Amino acid sequence: MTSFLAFAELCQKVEATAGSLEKINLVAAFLSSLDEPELSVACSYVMGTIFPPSQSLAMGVGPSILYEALSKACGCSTEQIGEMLRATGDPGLVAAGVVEKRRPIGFAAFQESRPLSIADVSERFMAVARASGKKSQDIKVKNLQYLFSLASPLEARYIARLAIEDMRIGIGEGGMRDAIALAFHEIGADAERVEQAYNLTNDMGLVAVNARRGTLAELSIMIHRPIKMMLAQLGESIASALGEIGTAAIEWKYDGARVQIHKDADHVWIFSRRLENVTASLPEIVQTAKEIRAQSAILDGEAVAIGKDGRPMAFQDILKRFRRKYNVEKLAARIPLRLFLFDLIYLDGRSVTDLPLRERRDLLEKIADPGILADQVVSASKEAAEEIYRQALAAGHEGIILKNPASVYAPGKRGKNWLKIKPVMETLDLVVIGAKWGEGRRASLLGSYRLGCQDAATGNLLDMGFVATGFTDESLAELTEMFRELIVLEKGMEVEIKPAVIFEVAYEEIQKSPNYSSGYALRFPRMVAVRYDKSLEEADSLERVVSLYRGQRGRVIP
DNA sequence: ACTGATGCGTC
DNA sequence: GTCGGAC
DNA sequence: GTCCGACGACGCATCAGT
Repeated sequence: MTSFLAFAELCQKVEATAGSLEKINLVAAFLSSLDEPELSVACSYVMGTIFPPSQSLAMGVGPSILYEALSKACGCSTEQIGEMLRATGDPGLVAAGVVEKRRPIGFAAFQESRPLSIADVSERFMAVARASGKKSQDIKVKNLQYLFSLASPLEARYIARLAIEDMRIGIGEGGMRDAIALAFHEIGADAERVEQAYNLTNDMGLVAVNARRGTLAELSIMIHRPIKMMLAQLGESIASALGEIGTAAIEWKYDGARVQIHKDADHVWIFSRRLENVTASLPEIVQTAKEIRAQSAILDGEAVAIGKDGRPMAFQDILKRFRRKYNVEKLAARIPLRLFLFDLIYLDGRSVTDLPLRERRDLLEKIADPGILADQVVSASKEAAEEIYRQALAAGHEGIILKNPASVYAPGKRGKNWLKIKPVMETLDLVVIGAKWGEGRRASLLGSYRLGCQDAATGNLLDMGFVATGFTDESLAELTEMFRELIVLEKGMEVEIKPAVIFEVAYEEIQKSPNYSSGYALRFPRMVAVRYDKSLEEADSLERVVSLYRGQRGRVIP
């Protein structure tokens, strides 16, 4: 029985260690000391996940419920917590600080009991996740409160971070893979095998237990158990991608949502990018999948909303379909999804991931009608690729993907066997009108900036969202100092800023927004330059935003 | 019965 | 999704 | 090249509060 304190001490050491190898050594040594149930839990926890996707459980705890639990456990106000958060930029340190000053209330009687074990914490988290229905938030809060009232400051630090599934100690899937391989290498585990097992199960705890038992090889592809999807890397240009791949399989990059379809006779399951079961939301895809001419199969593709005009609908419309539980058929009629299959993972009892793409494609074409296949052209010609690219964009999609026809299906891998090409979008010059204090690495820095455009009619600035990427650490520090002088108002973690500075912001697409006063927002905004040379009046106007919105992606909106 | 906040998934 | 930083 | 963290908009479900 391992104490939770031991786990917390490990996390502290790992967090304080800079080098990744050293981090992995620490984790590996810890894993070796655990019994089986603890091992399973600890592997997930170190990475900051509480439940593997297959369990279909979620904590349902975010900052709000966490801080409520902390304040109740320790008898401090939410204002105090807000102050600490602004100062530290770290929910974990807030929890530690609050617990340090804890006034024993409520569960004081438990103070006498034994120290928390990993299993204790895991049990409480289970209770938190299971709570649903009326008063469920109270139940979540009470369970967390119980943990905080028994925890030392160090334990509280990691209980808090775990509760919101955000560990930030520098170990992710890659680090844990290496740690498991190192811990159990004598039983035959190596990074390659561990990674493979993880990509097939998506459950690091399960992988670790099997690594220790020496049964990693038993974790294999099975119908009804989703596997990680192969991902595309961003290519520089069509020419460079062709230079990399040579003769490439060229496909449109659809603006939709990824789906992994499992079919077993008449049974169909559909899994999303994060391997959530989304079958119930996508009846027409289920229907389509039933027509696949195979006894059993796992297929990979994209679900795209196609409007009456044959053009893709806004991505926002696709979001209305995913995760929907009610009025599914009604929305399906209004926002019909089409399936474009581009890969085959499993066929009639056998994994085909080891076959080259061109053979998988051949098999796919045998079992699926052309109407549900993504078009594919195999070519080494730059002109041909450029033509397909133009067509994809003109059709309203994102760009193209160039794939190596000789490559295997590598679950979970983002590599140069699949290269995506997207256009460089235009930029907008927008006024910084607010900001938010950051967390973690961005603690005590302004880490996110609210942007506004000019409304020529009224002379007002209308906001259109935030930008938080494209900054170097250095530029962020400078900007924070500069904006500090311009702060007009502070409210929680948000700050209002006197309009004076212009950011040039790149984006993928302009979206209609129900959340911002301009009525528009940017998809994937990133800061590309601070335009010290521009004055407020030279910032872009709403009129320009609207006209860009109407003309984008070959779309003409009347 | 309705609204707003919150969490969590898609990109 | 994007991006920067560390290794 | 790879991994990790610090962040973006949006829409649905759920729950608390009215």
